[in-house]
Amino acid sequence: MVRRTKIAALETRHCLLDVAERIFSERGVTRTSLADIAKAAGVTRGAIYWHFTDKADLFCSMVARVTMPMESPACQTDHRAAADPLNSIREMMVGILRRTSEDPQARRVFHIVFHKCEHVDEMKPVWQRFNEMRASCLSRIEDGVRAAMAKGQLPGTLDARQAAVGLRALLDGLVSNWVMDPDYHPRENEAERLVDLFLNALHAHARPAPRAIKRRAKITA
Amino acid sequence: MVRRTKIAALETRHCLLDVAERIFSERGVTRTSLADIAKAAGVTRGAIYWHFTDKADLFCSMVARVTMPMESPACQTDHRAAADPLNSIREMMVGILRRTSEDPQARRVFHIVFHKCEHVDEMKPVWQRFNEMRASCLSRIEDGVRAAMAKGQLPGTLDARQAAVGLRALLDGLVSNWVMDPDYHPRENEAERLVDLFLNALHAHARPAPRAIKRRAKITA
DNA sequence: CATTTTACATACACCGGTGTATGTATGTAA
DNA sequence: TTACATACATACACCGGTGTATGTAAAATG
Repeated sequence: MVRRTKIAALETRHCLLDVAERIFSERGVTRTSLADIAKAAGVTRGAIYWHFTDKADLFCSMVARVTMPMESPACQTDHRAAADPLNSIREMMVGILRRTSEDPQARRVFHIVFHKCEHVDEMKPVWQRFNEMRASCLSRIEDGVRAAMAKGQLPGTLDARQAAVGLRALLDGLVSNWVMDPDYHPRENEAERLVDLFLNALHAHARPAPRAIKRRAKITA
Repeated sequence: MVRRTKIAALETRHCLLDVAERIFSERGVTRTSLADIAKAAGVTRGAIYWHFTDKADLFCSMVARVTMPMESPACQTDHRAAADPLNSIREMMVGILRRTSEDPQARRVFHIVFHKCEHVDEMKPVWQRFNEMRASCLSRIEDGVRAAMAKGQLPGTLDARQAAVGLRALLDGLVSNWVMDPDYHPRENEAERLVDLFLNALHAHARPAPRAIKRRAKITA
């Protein structure tokens, strides 16, 4: 019963992380105790405290197993170096969304990070990493947009920063929405179609609207 | 010291909600005890339990004070009835974003809802309301897009549902990002410019990309 | 003015969860 | 084979937080 070899110990560790992933996504992080996780994993809290210093460490380790949405290799590419910067951005965005819809483990962890935990200091390493990756992703998109403008793929009148902020917000929103319901799955090629829809939109920037649109009307905020 | 008239009691109640709003947004919901709130409000836990049944009730009451992003009157308008459906959508989106950037209380509560609490069953009334309002907002946008297509404001080849999903995700993402840092404030007219940027984008839908874009290239997900 | 009710304060009992200390059987190296 | 380290299980003490019961002075009511 208590014969644990090194590989068996690693198995236990992975099992604990798997179980934590499941229960965290179901009941939320703070509402699940270490006893819950241990019980579901078929061990005692002693095992958890052997592999992890505390609950926060367990949580961070669990998140560390998966690459975050904007952390994938596709996001690390420098769009400026690409022959087709616009398509480079497109593939990055589509890659993020496809993984968000297809990788079950990623879906669970994203679901936890977005909707089942609080962004508090205790898990600072996670949020720090999270924000750094989002910041770098933003600047990469901005660089890509600028490069696309330089190559004539996008109109020169575009505000690159503005466009990048919008595109990243679109990504954030879609990922957040798609992992809101664990059973939701986007339709075939929905990622591609959505990205194309809004990337094309940038082409029309500064183009006069087809019909007169009254700007600055009263806004009932 | 213990002379409380009816209006004074209401004051206490509001004060408790104000204090909860502040501390929740700073330390997160689960990490703040009712004792913390009572102490900061200059009362004891007894006062809290007089005005609210428990912590969940306090939380829900706090959220109930503010109208959520997609719950504002501007979001309740039927874009189909508008003479200019596209502009109607625009004003709705701009209204949401402007409030998100200008109303401090809304910013605090949105910050809590998005980043400082867990979407667990205990606060079900909040999330139910949250989801219903997001669903109705989505369908209203979709109706508006369809009406704009019918009036020739948008190309008839557009997938209205798809566009609505994207626009709502854009809103979700922007609101989430803007309330992430309590001290962040968007630039002047950033809301209008962002909305226009992506609403114009829809005009370009189905327009061929200016340069050949290789579709379906390998995606490093 | 007497009585009841309000709007809290105070006090208490309880418990879930945590952290740690200790026990122990097995693996592992010499 | 011994001896130590590993990988847990067990046991315990502690405490923060909660819920409730009770006290109480002022306010409201008639």
